[in-house]
Amino acid sequence: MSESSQLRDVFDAIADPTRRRLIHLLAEEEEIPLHELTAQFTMGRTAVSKHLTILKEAGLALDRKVGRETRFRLNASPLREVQDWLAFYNKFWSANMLRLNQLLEDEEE
Amino acid sequence: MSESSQLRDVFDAIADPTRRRLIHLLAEEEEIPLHELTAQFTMGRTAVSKHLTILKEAGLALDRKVGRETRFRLNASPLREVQDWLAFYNKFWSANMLRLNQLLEDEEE
DNA sequence: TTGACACGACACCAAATGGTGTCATACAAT
DNA sequence: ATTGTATGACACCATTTGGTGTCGTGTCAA
Repeated sequence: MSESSQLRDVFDAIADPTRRRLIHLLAEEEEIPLHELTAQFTMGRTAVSKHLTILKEAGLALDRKVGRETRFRLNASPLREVQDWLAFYNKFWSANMLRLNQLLEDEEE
Repeated sequence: MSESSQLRDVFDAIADPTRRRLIHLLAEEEEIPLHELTAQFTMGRTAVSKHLTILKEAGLALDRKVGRETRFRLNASPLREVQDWLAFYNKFWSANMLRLNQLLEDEEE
C-alpha cells in the first residue's frame, strides 16, 4: 500500500551515472529545487528535469511545488528491490566461495 | 589485479531484464552453452549472444570454447560494486528511518 | 564425405535514450 | 506595473539499444 505505482524499472533508473549522482545529491540535502540541482551539472535544465522524471517514475524521487520552484526529495525505499536481488548472488562473490568451488572441483575427479 | 578490465558499467549491464535472467540462469548451472541459454528465450540466438557480450564486458560472465559450442559461466564479483553503492543508502529506507523523519518534521514547527 | 549443428561477424532496422532549444506561464521582487 | 526567475511542455535531433536475418566457418556424427 505504501509503495508507489512503479511505472519504471528501478534497475533502469539507477543505470545512468547522472541519475545516480542526482540520488546522491538528494540524499545529502533533504529537499532541493530543480535549479539548484541543475547547477551541479554541465547539461541544461531540461535534461536534468527529464532525469528527475525518470527517478520519480521509479518511485525514487518525490517533488512538491513551493512558490515558483519545484523541490525534490529522495525516496530510497525502491532500492530495496535491488538489494533483495543482490542478496541472492552474495554467496557467489565471497573469497571463501571461490576457494570452496576450487576444492569441490578438485574433489570431483 | 584479479579484477577484469570493466569496459562496461555494471549498473548498465544489470539494467536489462533479459540480462538479469541470464545471470540467474548462469548462477544455477555452473556452465552453459549459448544454444542452451537461447532455448530459454523467445528471441533469437544473435540477440542472446549480444546480451552475453555485454555481460562479459561488465566482467559478469566468462566464456570458453568447447568443441563447436561456447560455454558461459557467471562471475558475480563485479556485483560487489552495486552492493557497495547500495550500502550507503541502506539507512534511508529502514522503517525506523521513516518514523524518525516524521518525528523530526513534526518538531520543526 | 556429406550433412547438420553451433557459432561469430556482419548488415540492417525501429524504437528508445539523452541531449538541445524555444515558448508560455506562474511567481517574486522592485 | 514591470522585469527577472523557475518551471513545464514541446518539438527536435543524433546516438544507442535491442532486436532481426544472412553468410561463412569450424566441428561433430553418420
